[in-house]
Amino acid sequence: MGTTQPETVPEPKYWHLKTVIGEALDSEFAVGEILPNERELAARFGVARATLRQALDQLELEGRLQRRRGVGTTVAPPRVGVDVSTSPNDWPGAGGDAWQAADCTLAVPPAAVARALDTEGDETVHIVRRLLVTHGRPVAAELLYVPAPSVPDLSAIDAPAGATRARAVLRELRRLTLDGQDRAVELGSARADDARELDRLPGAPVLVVTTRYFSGGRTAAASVATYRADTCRLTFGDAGDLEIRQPSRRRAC
Amino acid sequence: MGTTQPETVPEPKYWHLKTVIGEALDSEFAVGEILPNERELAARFGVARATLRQALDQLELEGRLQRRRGVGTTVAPPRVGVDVSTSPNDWPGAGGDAWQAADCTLAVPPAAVARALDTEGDETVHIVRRLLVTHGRPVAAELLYVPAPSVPDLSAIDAPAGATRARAVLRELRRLTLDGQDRAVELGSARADDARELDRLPGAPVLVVTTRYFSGGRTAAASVATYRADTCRLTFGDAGDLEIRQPSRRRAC
DNA sequence: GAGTGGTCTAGACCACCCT
DNA sequence: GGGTGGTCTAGACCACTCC
Repeated sequence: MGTTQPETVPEPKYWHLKTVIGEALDSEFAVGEILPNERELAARFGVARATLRQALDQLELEGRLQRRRGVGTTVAPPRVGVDVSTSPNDWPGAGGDAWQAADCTLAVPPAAVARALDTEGDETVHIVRRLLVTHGRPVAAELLYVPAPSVPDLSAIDAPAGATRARAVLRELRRLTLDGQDRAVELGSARADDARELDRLPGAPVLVVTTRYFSGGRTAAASVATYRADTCRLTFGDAGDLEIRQPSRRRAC
Repeated sequence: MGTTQPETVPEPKYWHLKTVIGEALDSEFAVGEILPNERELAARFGVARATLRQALDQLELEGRLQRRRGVGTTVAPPRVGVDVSTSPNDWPGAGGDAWQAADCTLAVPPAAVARALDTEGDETVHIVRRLLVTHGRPVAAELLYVPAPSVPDLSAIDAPAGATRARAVLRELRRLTLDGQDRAVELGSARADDARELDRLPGAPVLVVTTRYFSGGRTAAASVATYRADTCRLTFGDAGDLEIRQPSRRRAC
């Protein structure tokens, strides 16, 4: 007798599981609904818990699940679009951006940042920490590196550190004319401090957006912003409603 | 006696391992160099192979390692910058873009794409498949969806399918005036077909760039491009040399 | 055939959240 | 205290590459 499937390469179990569960999410679950726990799901599908977790890991990476230790696994809402397109002549903190300045310190930046800033390796810069919160959830943490020469009149300013000083640095920065900017997006994993602020575990996947700000032929500032890759989608130019994903799902009740 | 560390939360082993190996990569290995195999590394660090793999998984996610089944684990070169910033009035395939048109079919698009195109659910569209190769390596695969009304004069064209027809669709598309475009970037995992073209395993992390092209008040086309997240970095506006990463490493000999 | 990374198992213990 | 997800182990077998 002939074989119906000539040369089958067996599909990994976790991959098949991911497909099955993914389809179930679309048809049988509403956003926010809680799934059976991992031990039960594993038993139900007849696999080891580690294998089931491999499937859930993927679904979480795709932003379709949300897992919280001690609580459970829930169906994630669609990713929220975060507009990262700036008019090429906007400094950070200009106009109505939703970032919250959190802190400001003076320190030597990592070597890679120093290189981007064209500063010497041991030169201290202002480091402004900001947080982006939308819909009540933290979605991004940013470090903005500002060499002292970019904000020459800062010395007389009020606060020595903290949010007040952070806002002062941003305000001083806006006095420069911005000639242009540069941007790159890549995948990374959350460092411990970012993870804490983003309410995730260290190592969680993040989208890292690095930006250089040019003024007067120099790199006047640079920023490294880490966005939660599970819950958000970076949009450029008003693509906030763009949503290419699985079939539309039922809303939470 | 007092405890020197008041309330220590033990750092996971794999996290510590990742740090240790990451530092070793910077100081003791050159790009392209092959690491000891996983069983030996696990033994050397006194952990189970699964734990070691968790650390390597992270380093691979960050683009610092490259693993190939049957071959071994090598130190990855720095991510290659791929410029995805388009002049707002450029159609895909215009001017000197490096994409290779591979194929063209006529099919009903996924529901989410149909929604983005404002077409009815059962309407067939041209689907152009393209591949982006830089430095001899495939870095991205794209599906471009073009509703038939966007390329009205296509019917008389030569080839019924294949690369020739793909180029014909792109050529016809360029006859429209492009009013603007939209863009979003998010994290995804490679589908089986994309994975094959990108020389990765299914489920590998990818950066998904979705673009809508507007013309004459309509969405004239939409594309979904998947970029290898391990090997590339999306750049906007000439940030090709921007590289915020770990300390610079030695080059391959 | 030997060696590599990829998948899978069946357990164990831990950190965290809720009640 | 009971339940959840997160970490870890010590194995096993498989798919792939290269010699």
